[in-house]
Amino acid sequence: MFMAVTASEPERKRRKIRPRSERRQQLIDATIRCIAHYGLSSTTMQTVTREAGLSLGTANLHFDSKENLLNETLLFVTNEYNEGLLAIMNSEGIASLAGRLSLLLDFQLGPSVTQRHKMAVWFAYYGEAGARPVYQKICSRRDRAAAQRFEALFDSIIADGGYENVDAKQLAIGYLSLIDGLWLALLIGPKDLSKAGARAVAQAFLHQAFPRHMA
Amino acid sequence: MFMAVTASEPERKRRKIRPRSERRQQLIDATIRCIAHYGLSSTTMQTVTREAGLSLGTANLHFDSKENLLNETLLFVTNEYNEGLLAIMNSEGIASLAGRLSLLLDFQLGPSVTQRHKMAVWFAYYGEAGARPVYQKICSRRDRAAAQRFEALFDSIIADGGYENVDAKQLAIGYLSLIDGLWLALLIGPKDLSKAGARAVAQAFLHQAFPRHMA
Amino acid sequence: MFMAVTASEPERKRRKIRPRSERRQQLIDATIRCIAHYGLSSTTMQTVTREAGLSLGTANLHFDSKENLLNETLLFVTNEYNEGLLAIMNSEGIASLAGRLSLLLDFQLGPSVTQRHKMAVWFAYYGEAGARPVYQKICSRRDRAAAQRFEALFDSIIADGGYENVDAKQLAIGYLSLIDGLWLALLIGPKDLSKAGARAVAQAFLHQAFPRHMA
Amino acid sequence: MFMAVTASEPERKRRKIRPRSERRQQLIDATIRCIAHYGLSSTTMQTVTREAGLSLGTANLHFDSKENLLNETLLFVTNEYNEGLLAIMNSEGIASLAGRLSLLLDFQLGPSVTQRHKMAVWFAYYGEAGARPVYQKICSRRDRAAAQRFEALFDSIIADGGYENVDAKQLAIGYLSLIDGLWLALLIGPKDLSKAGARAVAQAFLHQAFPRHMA
DNA sequence: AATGAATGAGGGTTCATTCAT
DNA sequence: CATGAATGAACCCTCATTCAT
Repeated sequence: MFMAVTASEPERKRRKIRPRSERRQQLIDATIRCIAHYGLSSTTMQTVTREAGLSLGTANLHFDSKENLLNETLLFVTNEYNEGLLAIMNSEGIASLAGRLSLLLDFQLGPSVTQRHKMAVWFAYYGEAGARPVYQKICSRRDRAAAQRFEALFDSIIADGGYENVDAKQLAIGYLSLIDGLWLALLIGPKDLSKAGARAVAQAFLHQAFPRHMA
Repeated sequence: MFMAVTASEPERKRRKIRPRSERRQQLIDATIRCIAHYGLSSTTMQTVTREAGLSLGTANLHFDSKENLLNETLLFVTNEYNEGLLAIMNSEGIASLAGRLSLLLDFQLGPSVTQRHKMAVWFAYYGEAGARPVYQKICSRRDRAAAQRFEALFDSIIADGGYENVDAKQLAIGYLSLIDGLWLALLIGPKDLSKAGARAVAQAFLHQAFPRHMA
Repeated sequence: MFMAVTASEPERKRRKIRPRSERRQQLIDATIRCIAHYGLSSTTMQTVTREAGLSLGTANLHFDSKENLLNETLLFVTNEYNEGLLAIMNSEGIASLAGRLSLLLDFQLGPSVTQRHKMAVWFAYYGEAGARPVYQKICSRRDRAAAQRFEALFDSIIADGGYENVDAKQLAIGYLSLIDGLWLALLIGPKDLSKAGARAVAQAFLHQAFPRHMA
Repeated sequence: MFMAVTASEPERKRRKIRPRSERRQQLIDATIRCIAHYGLSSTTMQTVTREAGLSLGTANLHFDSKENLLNETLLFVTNEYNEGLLAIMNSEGIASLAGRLSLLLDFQLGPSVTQRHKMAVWFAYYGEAGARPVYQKICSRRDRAAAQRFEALFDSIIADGGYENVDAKQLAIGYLSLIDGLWLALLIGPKDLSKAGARAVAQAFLHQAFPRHMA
């Protein structure tokens, strides 16, 4: 006779069969934690699968190779970030231009994005990007997308605020670079810069550019 | 025309003996090139020594371990950068405040520092810094030193220019983060940002802060 | 007559999966053969795994390190010997005191224990024991255990035979040292001493001490 | 002007030139200390030459290879022991048979021979002898020589004392094996057996055989 | 679908030996 | 004679991958 229950079992080390997408996410999450904890170079299939509570073979079953798993992990992190940005960018009906600017800053330097976890993963991939075209492509695509969106937003703000002598494109590059640099500062020297401090710096940057849209 | 024959000898591996410091530098240089080319995780003792034109054992003879070689390489790059900054910072007798500000920007975004080589190495180590305390310590020490020097310089400029409502410390953090972010942009998306473009962004940042000291 | 052809297949490395304990024993046995054949210092993981018909990684999979494999091998040999002694010591119901004495001698200088194999392993570890505390500890523990057991046995024999002026402890040390020395002689100069000769020497020693219990 | 003094110089790291034989002995002594301290398998040319206070190349200059150095070291230790035995054996004019017997025992279990140093070296070589014919040959030659001398001595004692039913050859083998075993006990389990205890055991052995020649 | 024992290429490191100095 | 920097084969070990279960 078979049992119906699954969870309350006395932990019988049984081979649970779960949908493909769930397993994939489970492994990607574990990969992120491993990269943050051990670094990219010390993240092994062993480490990842143990962290995920799965067996070694399962990772290869779902991702074919370590390379693929790492690529997918980067893509996931990238998409998550992009979608976060996009959601705010597209909230025209809900928030004003100034409101959206503020929300974006809150998002980019907020608790979710600035978890050590997340930032560590970014820079782990950046560090290898110089040598791995795949990473470079994914990262630069993300950067370009963000730059274009911010440029468009800044254009709207410039038009809205009647700012003069402001180059939206240059500003977008500057702002996004600043954000990257602040992430790095938060990651490398957390004692020298608080999250609030980082936020203040970015806010000051935007205030300089758009005094009537950013406090 | 053919050469004299001595060279066509059976190519017998000449064993040159060179001073310790020279060999060390040779290996550090090779390490930098390898990290830039293959990435930190694919930089092996094999790769490095071949790049340096030396044998495998030689690297361990002079650095004892790969770990040590990598640490020393990071230290070298760090020191080189710091000394470059310091040289300009200390040129009070030669250059005005505005002149020094300009020189620093030229240095930080100039051809020497922004070689792909160099930037790739920075970010390679940053990427592993989250997992390796040694890297983190070296990097954060460098960052802190730079921040303090810039803060002091900005203080002088503020006093000199009578700027008001400017926080030198915050500005230093912002400026250095911006530089880091621009390096990253140059490294990851070189097609989206020229060196001149990066320079313009940083210049605009400083101009906003100190209009009378930066064009 | 030729065989059926299945065997002449392109010899594709079959990967058999066996229980952990079996693999461990397989590797320990191979280690013993290697030490006997090549010496401890020339026994490499390569050698051992090839001898065992396994791949290199397998040894580390089951023993983590060479050091551990060597320790476990010593422990195995030690335990095997101890258990052999103990089995005879504890056969009170079956054999008389004199009978047990004889059986012990037969065991210690019998064909199983005096295989070149086994003796070579003993002395290989003894040779390194001076420099490796782990070996020394295991060996001295075994020696002490044996000495205590023999002392107790000799006490019984002394009581049984009414022997006077005999120090059981001293005799135990002497007897066991003699056995060690005979093993060494068998190992180093097998041409100068036959197994029967060694047996005669030990028998003479016991006869001197306990004439009424040993022929 | 050259100086005449050599020793009182301020340690000027100079290349002292010494006679060949002296250098050889210096290296052999260092080898013995290293084997005793680090074990045979961890004794490297590096270790030995540093211990000897010489440079790496010098060892190869005088011994051509490590193998040769080790062989010569074994030969030296062997000869030293043999000469010690021989000196006593040949002292017929000076000491009586009983006296010589006592002197031999004193020598074999005396402070010089039973230095941990010395014993460790013996067993280090014994341990590898099973796999290295050269060691085996040297060791077994020494053993055979000792056995023959003791047999001859015992013959004289038997004749002198009128002992009956004593097999000189068997006794020699037994005695020498006992000595080997006692060395091993002293080396491996020094806490379980004092030098005095070992001496007592050997003395008891000889007393049993030759009561009128050994107390 | 899931497991993990088994594999072996490739990593870092050691060390006997060579040879320019 | 003497030195020690340089070499590279061979060591131990890790780890992505495979595949019998």
